[in-house]
Amino acid sequence: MSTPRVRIAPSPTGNLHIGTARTALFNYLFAKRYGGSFVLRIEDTDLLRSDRKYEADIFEGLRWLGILPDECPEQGGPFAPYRQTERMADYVIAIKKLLTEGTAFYCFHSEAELVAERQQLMGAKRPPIHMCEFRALDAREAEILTETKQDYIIRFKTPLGRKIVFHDLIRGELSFDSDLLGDFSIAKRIDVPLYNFAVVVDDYAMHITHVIRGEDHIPNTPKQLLLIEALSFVVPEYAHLPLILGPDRSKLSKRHGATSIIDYKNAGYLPETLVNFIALLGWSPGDDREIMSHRELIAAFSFEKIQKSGAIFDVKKLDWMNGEYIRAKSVSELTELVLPFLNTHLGLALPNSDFPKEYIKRVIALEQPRLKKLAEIGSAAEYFFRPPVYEKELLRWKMMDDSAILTSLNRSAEIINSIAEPWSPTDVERAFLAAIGEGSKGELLWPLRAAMSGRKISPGPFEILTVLGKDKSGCRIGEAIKKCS
RNA sequence: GCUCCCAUCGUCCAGAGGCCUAGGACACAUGGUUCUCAUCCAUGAAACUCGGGUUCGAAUCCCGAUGGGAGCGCCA
Repeated sequence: MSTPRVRIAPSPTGNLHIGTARTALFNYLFAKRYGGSFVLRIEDTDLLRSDRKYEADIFEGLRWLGILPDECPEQGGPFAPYRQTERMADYVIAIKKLLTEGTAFYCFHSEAELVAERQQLMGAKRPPIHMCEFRALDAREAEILTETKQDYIIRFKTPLGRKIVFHDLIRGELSFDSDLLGDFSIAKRIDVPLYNFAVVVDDYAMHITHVIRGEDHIPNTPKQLLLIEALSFVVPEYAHLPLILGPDRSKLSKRHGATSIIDYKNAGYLPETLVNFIALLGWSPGDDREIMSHRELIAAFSFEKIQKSGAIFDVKKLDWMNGEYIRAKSVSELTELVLPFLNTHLGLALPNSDFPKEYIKRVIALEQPRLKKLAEIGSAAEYFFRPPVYEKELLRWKMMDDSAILTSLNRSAEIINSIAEPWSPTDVERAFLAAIGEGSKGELLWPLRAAMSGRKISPGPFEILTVLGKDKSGCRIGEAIKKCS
């Protein structure tokens, strides 16, 4: 195979959401697998809705995921420009060619007429397509009419009785009847191209070899094939990916999480998680591997392994996988990643003189096996940075009465005082275990841990004690004793 | 309504005619470790949509039904 050139062509009318990100990833994996080029092209001919802020979001999302394009508006490339609005000359040439060759024509029906026609056809159980009588109009006459009538559009003169067949890399042979396509629109004006026409021109101009896109584009393909033929362009290979579905099995929409990829970043997901998880949505390496690096994904990628049916985005599994990636990080790495979230939650600028980097790292090491999302660190670790606030009842283990709790806490205070500094977790554990002997661990340990953390759920008391140190631990026991007295 | 696509545990995937008593992962349940939780370990429950063919043999091939999805713009 010659080196492939693939592209994603999002319109900057919305954020980079999961669906687009998955399409981008598969294009990226395929390009990297065969040493090809991954192009980002911006489809911004819809001037009213396109917005540069969305273009920036798309680019930022790709950067964060680590699947940056080789060619794009930001970086340029050998087939610039990469924005449709900057390629107008090409469209004009192509439209003029179709018009003079008689494969395109001017249509003077009003929008209202078209709507009425569609309704009537559907009512009559006929396919709702527009077979336009203006297709027969003499080209010169039509040209003159455009000067007087403002309301016109340029359509493709769809050939009748044609069977359009193409091979899809994922689905095999797909076939369509040209009679069911209608005379579809290709431009509003000679210099205002519409989607199906513009992509064909763009893909040819950029030497795109493989069009890898969502399954929702299958019905567009026969139209594009007809245009490619009329313009004598080269036909690319096609691969239509299954859709990513929401929990209700419908196409992922704003309603269920078609939110920006950046939202996942803000929620504390790791980019490795997203890439790995999205890759496994509709694809597998063919064996039981699940946790896979960028490199492994690239090496294992192939179209034959892509599923044909849609896949539901399961957040529970995403959370599990994120936990796996979090646990695989070194404590230093994780600390850097988690620091912004911690600071946002606490309103502090850590590390500082009270809480140096070393202290924070010890906290993170304790929380690491418990974290599913980085953003959880704030509430999970708050008690390491300020005294906990809790109800007295939290100190009660099973059926202990107040005096028993008091005895237990005083006992802990004594033990804490008796341990020589500097503390190590094993020293602390040994001291407590020796003191407990054959007695109940819970009676001593539960009130202790509650006093330290102020939480029902937390890491073990010995670890917390060691991180907090003798002074802070002593203070917290003192506070707990006050509550019970 | 018309066209097209799809169909294995609740979810994501494995399965390319005999290796299937259908495998893995998430989630779920139970047990072990444990003061609590998480991690970790073990165990369990859980699926080939249905009906016809083809074949000695079908989850796998063919046809049909059913179900789900997508598209049908002067959006992309």
